[in-house]
Amino acid sequence: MKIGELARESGLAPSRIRFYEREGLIGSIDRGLNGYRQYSRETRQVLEIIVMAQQAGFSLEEIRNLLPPHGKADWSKDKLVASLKNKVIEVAALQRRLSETQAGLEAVIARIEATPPGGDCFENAEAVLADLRDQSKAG
Amino acid sequence: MKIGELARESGLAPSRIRFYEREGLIGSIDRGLNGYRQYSRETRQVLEIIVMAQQAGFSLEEIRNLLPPHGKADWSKDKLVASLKNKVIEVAALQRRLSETQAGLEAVIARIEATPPGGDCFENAEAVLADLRDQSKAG
DNA sequence: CCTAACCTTAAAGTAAACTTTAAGGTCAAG
DNA sequence: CTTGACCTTAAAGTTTACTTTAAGGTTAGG
Repeated sequence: MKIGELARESGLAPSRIRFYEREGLIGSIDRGLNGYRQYSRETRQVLEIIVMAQQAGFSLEEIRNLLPPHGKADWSKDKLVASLKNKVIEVAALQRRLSETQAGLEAVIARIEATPPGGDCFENAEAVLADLRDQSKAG
Repeated sequence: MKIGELARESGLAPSRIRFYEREGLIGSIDRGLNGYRQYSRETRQVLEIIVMAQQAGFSLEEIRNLLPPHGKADWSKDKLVASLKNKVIEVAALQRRLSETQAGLEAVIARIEATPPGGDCFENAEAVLADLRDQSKAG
């Protein structure tokens, strides 16, 4: 499989695949007599894992450390799982913060909708937000 | 509150806060007679939302479009509530995105942990990735 | 008054992750 | 045997998201 075909199948530009090779994310693979890269099916899966990891917030450097040493079938399973679990913990922490933000916003909306007309609603909102911040520190 | 204090409280560098102002993510705020920026408590909230959204994978451009228009002078109560409600919707979008990320990560972890020591990691990875692709298309 | 720690600006620099360009070699079809 | 779609490389360019630098003004403490 030449680079163009791999590019079409994976949805990545050939330049990007060559870039990943230069960066050591995928190994330097076999070349034909003409010097063309010849890819195996495995490479496509590696590319998909790279993209997935990127979408999960991993940098290329992190991904490089997480992928198996090139040519070896044995992938450091423990290392990979540990990294992924770490990421899950980070994402969960983010989720909690977002839930707090959302609860806060909904409380603010309720308070503002309950205020009588005529007041300075912006200062009101500021005060409500300040209260919420203090509350969340206390809670 | 001067920029240094806001920087310490938010954990962002002053240069980064000025950068966000230049980029229109936070409004140009009041200045003292000396020309120093004077921030209100609300700005810190906005900065936290920016950072959270970034961590969820939004670009600054996307974040700029999801934040309410700044310039508090013409914020009526209705507009304020509408903005806040809009923000709740966007936070929910962040939540969904995080949930997808987390589900993806957990699926991958489960699959990897279920692989027998000598098994072919790539065949398993392919199935997991196929599942994830279908999920993201459906979602 | 002096010093250090703030603040201001515009402009230049940086790092990550690619893409584009330039200059060329290879290959299948007509 | 030429045309066009591939492939190769090195190097330069791009975008995003900042930080650093340069050159200066302000403010609090000894």
